[in-house]
Amino acid sequence: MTSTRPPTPQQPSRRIADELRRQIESGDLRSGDKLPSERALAEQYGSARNTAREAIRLLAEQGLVTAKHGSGVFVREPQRLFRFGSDRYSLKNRETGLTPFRLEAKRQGKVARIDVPSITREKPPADVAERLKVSADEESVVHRENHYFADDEPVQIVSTFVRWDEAQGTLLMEAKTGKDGIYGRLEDLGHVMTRVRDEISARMPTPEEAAILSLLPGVPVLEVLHTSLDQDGVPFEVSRYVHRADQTGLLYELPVES
Amino acid sequence: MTSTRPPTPQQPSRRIADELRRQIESGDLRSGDKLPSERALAEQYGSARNTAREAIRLLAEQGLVTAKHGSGVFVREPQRLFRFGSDRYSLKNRETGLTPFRLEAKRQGKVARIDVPSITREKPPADVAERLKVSADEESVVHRENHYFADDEPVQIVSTFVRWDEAQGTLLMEAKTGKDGIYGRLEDLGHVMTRVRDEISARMPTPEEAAILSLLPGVPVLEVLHTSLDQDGVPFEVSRYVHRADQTGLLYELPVES
DNA sequence: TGTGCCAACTGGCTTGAGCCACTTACTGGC
DNA sequence: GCCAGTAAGTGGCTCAAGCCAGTTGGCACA
Repeated sequence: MTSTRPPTPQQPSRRIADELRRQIESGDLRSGDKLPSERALAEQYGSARNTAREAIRLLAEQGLVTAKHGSGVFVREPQRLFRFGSDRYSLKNRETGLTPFRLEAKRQGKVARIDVPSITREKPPADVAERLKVSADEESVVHRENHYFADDEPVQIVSTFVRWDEAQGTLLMEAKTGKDGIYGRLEDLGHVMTRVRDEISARMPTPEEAAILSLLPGVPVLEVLHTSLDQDGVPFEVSRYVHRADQTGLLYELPVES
Repeated sequence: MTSTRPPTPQQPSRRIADELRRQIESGDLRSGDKLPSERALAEQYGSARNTAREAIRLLAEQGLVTAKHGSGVFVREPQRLFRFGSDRYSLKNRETGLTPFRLEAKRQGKVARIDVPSITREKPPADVAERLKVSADEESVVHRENHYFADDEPVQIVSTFVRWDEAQGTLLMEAKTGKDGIYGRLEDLGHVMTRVRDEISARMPTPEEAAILSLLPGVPVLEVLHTSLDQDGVPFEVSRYVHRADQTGLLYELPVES
């Protein structure tokens, strides 16, 4: 069982990064501790400041440290995850009168805020059109954009799509959608959420997403493309969730189908 | 509705990156196309080679381009996702005699290979111990490490943990676990998989993971901490899946619980 | 016709220098 | 005692230059 363990990397930047990583993992450097300055590291390892800087970039990319301009580079606190359970779709949660996000926030003792930057009639993206079974060439959907905050920290961006022909003239076109949110209104239209399909992927954020979510460099996003199916198996709502991955996790608990 | 759109970034590296990104998104540069060389970009934009290089790094971090040493920088092909459905746990798949991974690979017309680098008795990590309800201070588990390949491309790393007191002396300690894999053997021990709990997160890979999965810079990993519960609600197996996010997605389809 | 070599090009990485913006702590004046 | 101003320290970013390593294609030679 020979494990591949390169003894000492030949590249100075890797060597510095590895040494710092070792100190972090061994506990010599603890969460919140300040690393030596770039200039100090460079001198200590006999290399240029740019090389020490590159080493820190490698660690930041890995999410181990975070730099604060003018102040220093610090070992990142392991983030507590804001967890979204599969039961967020559960009907019994309706009794609380809270939307899934507000419920989850309350569970974790945080204050939820939801911004609605835009509600517009649009041509749907191809993947949404396919799942909602509408035309991608017409303005066949209403796109509701939402930004979610917990304790004023941005947590997720959600784009919700419903059919224009159904949403037209209803509260689905308004920022305030009334009791039980959009799912309440969709139920009024005869769609009872019966099954859900969540397609999950991870990637690096676009610059826009990084800005909205205040993402530090090296933090990926979790993307969930969610489809709601009604009692007849008809898809009636598709949402794209973009979560910051350093603070968010997903939890799915489900029965094994025989 | 004033959208925050900085017209032209002040930093040269961002400016070059944004211009290239625009060309990629507009289709001027297509998948597989070669970008101008670092030296050419530098001259074209009147900046230093390092600055052009930084611009390319920004794009690579975002997963838009990939550099080939000695050859050039190319627009990355959008990867087709190797999708793992929640039905991978379904009992009916047993009839095929294939393990979930082999089944998924076959579905996508790929050849599956599974390496088993190690099977060892160990102290479990804290999160595994908590979910398997065993002591984290003793060598209470057997750790099976697996590397999965599809068409010889590394796809995922899996660490499976089962109780040592159950695995001792069984095929669970061997590379070849017999019919239906480890779930077959665990069923022999009286554990019928009845519910599963998948905890999903995303992060940047460790250097080891990047090496095993041949990950390009800027590609995150999807981590799934999976717990199998038997007919009595007893957790009998915990696995940590590490997927490369550029080629892997997860699919969960589930009924909404009333 | 083939083949092996080599030059030119590519990205990978480092150096050492400089300027800027932000943070912090100290210090002097009120 | 307070507060404004300042100097020193920090990371952010760029420049210009150089050497190395991998790739490619053409050219000379067999």
